[in-house]
Amino acid sequence: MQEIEKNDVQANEVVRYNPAEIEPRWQAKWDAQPELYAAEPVTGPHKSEKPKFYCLEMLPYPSGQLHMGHVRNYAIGDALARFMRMRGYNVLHPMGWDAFGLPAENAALKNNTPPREWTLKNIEQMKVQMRRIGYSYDWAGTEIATCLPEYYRWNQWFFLKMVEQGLAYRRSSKVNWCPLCATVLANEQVVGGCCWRHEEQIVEQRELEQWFLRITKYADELLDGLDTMPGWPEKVRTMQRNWIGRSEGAHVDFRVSAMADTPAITVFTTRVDTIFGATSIQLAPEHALVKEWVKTDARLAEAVATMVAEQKAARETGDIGNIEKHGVATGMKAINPFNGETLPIWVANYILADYGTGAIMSVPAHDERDFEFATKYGLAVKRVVSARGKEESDALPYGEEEGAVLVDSGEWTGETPLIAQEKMARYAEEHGFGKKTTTYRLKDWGVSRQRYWGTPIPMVYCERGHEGVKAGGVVALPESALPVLLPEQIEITQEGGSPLGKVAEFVHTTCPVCGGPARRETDTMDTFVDSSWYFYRYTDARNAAAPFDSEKANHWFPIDQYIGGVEHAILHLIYSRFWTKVIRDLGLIANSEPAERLFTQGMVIKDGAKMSKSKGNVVSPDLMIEKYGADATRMYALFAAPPDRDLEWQEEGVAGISRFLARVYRLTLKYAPVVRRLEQSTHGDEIAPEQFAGQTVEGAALLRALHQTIAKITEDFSGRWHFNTCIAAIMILVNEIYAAEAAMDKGDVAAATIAELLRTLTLMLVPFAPFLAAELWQELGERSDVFMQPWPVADAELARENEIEVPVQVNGKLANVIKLAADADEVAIKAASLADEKVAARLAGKTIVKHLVIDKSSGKLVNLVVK
RNA sequence: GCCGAAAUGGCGGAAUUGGCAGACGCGCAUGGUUCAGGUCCAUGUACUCGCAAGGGUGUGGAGGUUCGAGUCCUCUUUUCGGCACCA
Repeated sequence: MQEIEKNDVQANEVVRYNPAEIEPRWQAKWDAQPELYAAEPVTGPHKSEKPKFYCLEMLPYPSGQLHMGHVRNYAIGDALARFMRMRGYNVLHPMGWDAFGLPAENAALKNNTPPREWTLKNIEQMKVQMRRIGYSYDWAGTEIATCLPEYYRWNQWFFLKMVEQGLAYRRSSKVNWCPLCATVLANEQVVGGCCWRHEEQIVEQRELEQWFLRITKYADELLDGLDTMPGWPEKVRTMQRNWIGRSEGAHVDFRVSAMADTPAITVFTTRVDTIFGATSIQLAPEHALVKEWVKTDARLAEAVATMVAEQKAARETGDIGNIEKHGVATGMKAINPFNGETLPIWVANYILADYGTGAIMSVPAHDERDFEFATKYGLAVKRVVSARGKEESDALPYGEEEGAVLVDSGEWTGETPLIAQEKMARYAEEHGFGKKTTTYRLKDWGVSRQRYWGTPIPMVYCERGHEGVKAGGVVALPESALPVLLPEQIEITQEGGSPLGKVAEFVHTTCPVCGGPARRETDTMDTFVDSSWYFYRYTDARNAAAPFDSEKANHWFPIDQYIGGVEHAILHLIYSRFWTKVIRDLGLIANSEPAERLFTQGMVIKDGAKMSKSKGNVVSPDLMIEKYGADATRMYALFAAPPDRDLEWQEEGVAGISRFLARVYRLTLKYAPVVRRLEQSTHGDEIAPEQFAGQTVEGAALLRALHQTIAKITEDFSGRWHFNTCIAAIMILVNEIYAAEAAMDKGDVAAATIAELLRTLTLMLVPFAPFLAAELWQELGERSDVFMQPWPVADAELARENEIEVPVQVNGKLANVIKLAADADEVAIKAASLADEKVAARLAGKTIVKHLVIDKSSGKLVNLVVK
């Protein structure tokens, strides 16, 4: 690559900052060096001595168009990755493509382009965009596309492992069905009763045979682990806690009276201590017993059918919490095992079949819903918890009271509710009619999808059957049969049923056990399987023999910093935690959680709303880059708001950043000849400290400002990531240098100082504006790669102020600000504050009660309290 | 209903531990530079009274703690996000 040599510019010549010329030139240079951003090896004889830092941004879906949310997400990650590299870390900064999924099939239907072709073309397009922005990814070493067999074969491999471990299983179940996707959705993909991809589409319920992953096996660990993850936002942890929904309680069996052959009704309750207040049993309309009873009771059958329809409709519109409670008495009776009381059994529309046991004991005195229901149907209300014996004057249902104990509860009367819960659950267990139980809202992860563009599930159905497998039974393929390749030539339709089912040569195969005819599973895997473990693959992306090498993964994991949108708080972030625990138990990795720290960035909005095609407020990154340059675009994305907040895109702001970069460019080019001459005279060695000796006042002030800026930015990078204030600090520094321009031109600032200023300024720009930084580094006469330079270190001595400004308050209100020597002691400060004219004017005719001098590291302050 | 986050100029935002509220940028205004400008430079810009010097008010609202509160406490309003007959 040809180096660009420029002659010394005349001081008054106008040099224009032209990112359209600078950026493509550097991009071409960088693209020609595939190893540029590769991490050093972490195994073998040449293994890196540096501490590791795994910086990861969530991998994008290759829609073909990078949007501003991506630009921002990756600008945050890239700033961090570049900073950590300069701080001496061995940085893994990978990128890949979440490349399976429905849009490719929709595009195929629309344009008659095969999904694979469409996807790969989109990847190419987006990669061009990402390279244009100058993100420091190790493309050559890490890039993956989940739709390629080199990747998805490991999905299949993990699936087989899970089948072996009993973690993947097949069962018939009620599932969410999106008619527009023509496929099943996981619970996590249903948002407010609607499809996560089609926000207007109500999700239907269908009964289907599906593959499930037993995520519930890890429910407790997933929940408890949240308490050990301080590096994750509280918001995400709370959302996951709610999603898992652990609820401690008890199962209690109520026998159905006079029906010895009918199984007992098991209810789930979190308040077994209130069981003496139960006045009815309520069953979900779809409870197994109800299904029996409606066979012989037409009136009941009709009422139940209505309720089922109602629940279905309400669930689909997301109004399940608002439907009016009603129910129907079955005429049956159940016996409370604690006191032998006979309770009527009802069917009620507010009981959910898929939570708990689908049956409850109704305690109207202590539960709002039960109370509402009991009032409507005239069922008894019986108080069993009270602080003061029995006072019926309180508002119903009775709430929690300080010091409440059980009343009218047999041998448990007088116990506190918490202790009673323990004792009564134990009693039930000892007498064989119940036990302490934990229930979860989390359900097993349904991973079957009736779509084409996904990972084939590596299972077959043996048609004839063989020993241990009945005809049509399911058989796992051996590892040697992997990958099960997705056929390329296929007709895509949305008529329901898996498109793969129509590909005869795919479907028809032989049973790996008996060699007889077999049919392949034609459903594909949920694409969230792909993204559940991709970050492990990054550590060893070219491995053809295993999903990854454990030694490498163990070196890099956990991810030091994971960055992405909060919209994945439940979906991806819970699935990938689950996957981590599974492969830990398989012995592949040592860590139990994937990421040490998680950062959720805010959305990019425009005119107060999320950018979307339908709202017509989308700002194209390409257009921004064309007008203002990649540096200005990404830097604006970091400057306009702190990264965790929503960011309002204002084009004028991008123009402002562009102006700032132009100011830096002009400043550097103006003094670059001075710096280059100095370099030559010192043969490019480090500038010796003695060259700073005998600083002029102007030079010392500039160095002070410089080192204060270094300290500020370095600190911000280590914790809060308020890049907006980092960038503001650089702007302030540049403004100060410009303010000293006349002094510099007169020769009042040493050449070595100017060199130090400009070189350090350039280094500090690397995380935010890498193209400009590279250009300026070269202009300053440097030949090395600017982004591999060590990050500047703040010198506290140089940063120290020798004069300070001390605000003087009178009764807490600012009277004046006085200037004092930095080492002025309390006596001197007091004297100076009293000597000030403006302060004296405020004190006239008053008595001083207190004279406070506050001295903190952040500064000093005087407050005079007067009467 | 429950949980979480937030509210500061015309706008985005700053004030990290209670200590000069409004950094930095945008916008706007005035002046200058330029053949020209999505150029550049300078100055000003919270509100309010005042010609001015100078004063008063001010961080959604109401109280409180403190020498001192945008920051802490209590209550409250609004906005956004999540969960929601979860027994």
